[in-house]
Amino acid sequence: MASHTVENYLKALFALANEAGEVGISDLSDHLAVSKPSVNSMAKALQQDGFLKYEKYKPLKLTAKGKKAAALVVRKHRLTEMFLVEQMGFGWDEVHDIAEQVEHVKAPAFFDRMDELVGFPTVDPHGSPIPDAQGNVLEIDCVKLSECVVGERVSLVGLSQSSKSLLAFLDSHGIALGHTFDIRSVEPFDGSMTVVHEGAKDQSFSLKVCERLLVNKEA
Amino acid sequence: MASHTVENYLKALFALANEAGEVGISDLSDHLAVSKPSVNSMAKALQQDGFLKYEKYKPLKLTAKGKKAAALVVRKHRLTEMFLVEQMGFGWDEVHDIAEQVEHVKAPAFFDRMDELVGFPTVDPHGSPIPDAQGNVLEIDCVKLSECVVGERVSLVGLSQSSKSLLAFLDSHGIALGHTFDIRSVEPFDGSMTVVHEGAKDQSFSLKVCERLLVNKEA
DNA sequence: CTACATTGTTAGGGTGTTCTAACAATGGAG
DNA sequence: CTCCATTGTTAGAACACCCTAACAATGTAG
Repeated sequence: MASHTVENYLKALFALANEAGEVGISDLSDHLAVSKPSVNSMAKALQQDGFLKYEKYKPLKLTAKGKKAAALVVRKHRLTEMFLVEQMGFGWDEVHDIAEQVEHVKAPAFFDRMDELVGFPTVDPHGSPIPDAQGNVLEIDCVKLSECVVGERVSLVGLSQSSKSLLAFLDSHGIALGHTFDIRSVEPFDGSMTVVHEGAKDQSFSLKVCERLLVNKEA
Repeated sequence: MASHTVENYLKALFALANEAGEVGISDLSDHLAVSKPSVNSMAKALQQDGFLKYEKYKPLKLTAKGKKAAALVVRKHRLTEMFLVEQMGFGWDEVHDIAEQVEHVKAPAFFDRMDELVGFPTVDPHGSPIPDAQGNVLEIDCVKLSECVVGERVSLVGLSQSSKSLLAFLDSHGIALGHTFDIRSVEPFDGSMTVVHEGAKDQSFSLKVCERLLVNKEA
């Protein structure tokens, strides 16, 4: 079994991978708050264990084995978040830090039981997909709110890079997953948007917010 | 916060402490499956951090700080066991290994919520007391079944050194915490006992079993 | 194409935790 | 009191993970 540290590297690799599945040493260094030489030597170790492909001066690329291992860590994280919200009554803004710890528990039965108790969910409390037990990740069909145009009606299906402060912002505005928005206007100057939230109140969001909201265009 | 490893040393120290609160290096070495030199150097480190008192060739002794830290780890372990049984439907024979992992999670809110959800229990699923949030441990008033005599009626309140095989034995004989036993006879040759279980069926237990069952004499 | 900023690598070292081999102290049996 | 088994200690090394300082490669702007 992979160590706590290795699991964190895999998770970061998974999160940072672009379409090509490539990640730079510096990206990992920033994301994990670890020096570049540390990442460099860990990269060699991970390659040794078959988790990734590494060539000098080339970006890192997870192997199939690495992708699966990473997805399974993400699975543990997201199942935990779901369990914390659904069974333990935590708020969606409280669960990330706890799950960050719990995800390293080595006890498959523990996570299997969570999965069962929350009804085999496919997404976590922030709308991110939960990889299945084989490490397959379901693609979610969505776009950023910032890419939508006036007149469209969309529903919130997820968040990109959800942070505590983003979640607090959404909470304070009464926004939750599944809510609908009618796009009323887009400000050309700063990209901010005015929308009708749940067919009721008007709200205005900055571009920064709109870039973090993942939505589904309604038929 | 103490590392995973340090928490395990503290827990072992706590479990092995006799009335005098003293533990030998070899005891720890056996209990943790770690070499004596390793224990020796860890002992120095733990003393450095104020968790215990250590003098060359003398037994180890937890300080007040050490006792409290140890009790809080035990608290996390036993709360977890309780939660696993009460809220997640695990059997009392399955929870130890999982709790062994979960106890190292650094997230006070997680354990506080468990505590709440299982109704602030004072003992775990095996009858062992759960230290409170300040690290105080409630003494449980009980004796070994092996120390009881013919004619007494006792009820099972806990186990000493519960192991998977002991729990399996108890399960297979339909025995659970709270059950009553009337002591019918004690075999002088091997110390085995014949009892009436729950006022119904006769059962015979070896001395080894009787030494592991902690009971309360009924009025 | 050169110059520079960015990115990546090497070398060397530190901490935490573990080990084995060898040796020293302790305490109980005769 | 001596001997021996047990128990504890020292020395020396390993592994995983982290760091800083210094240097090398890369790729982009001019």
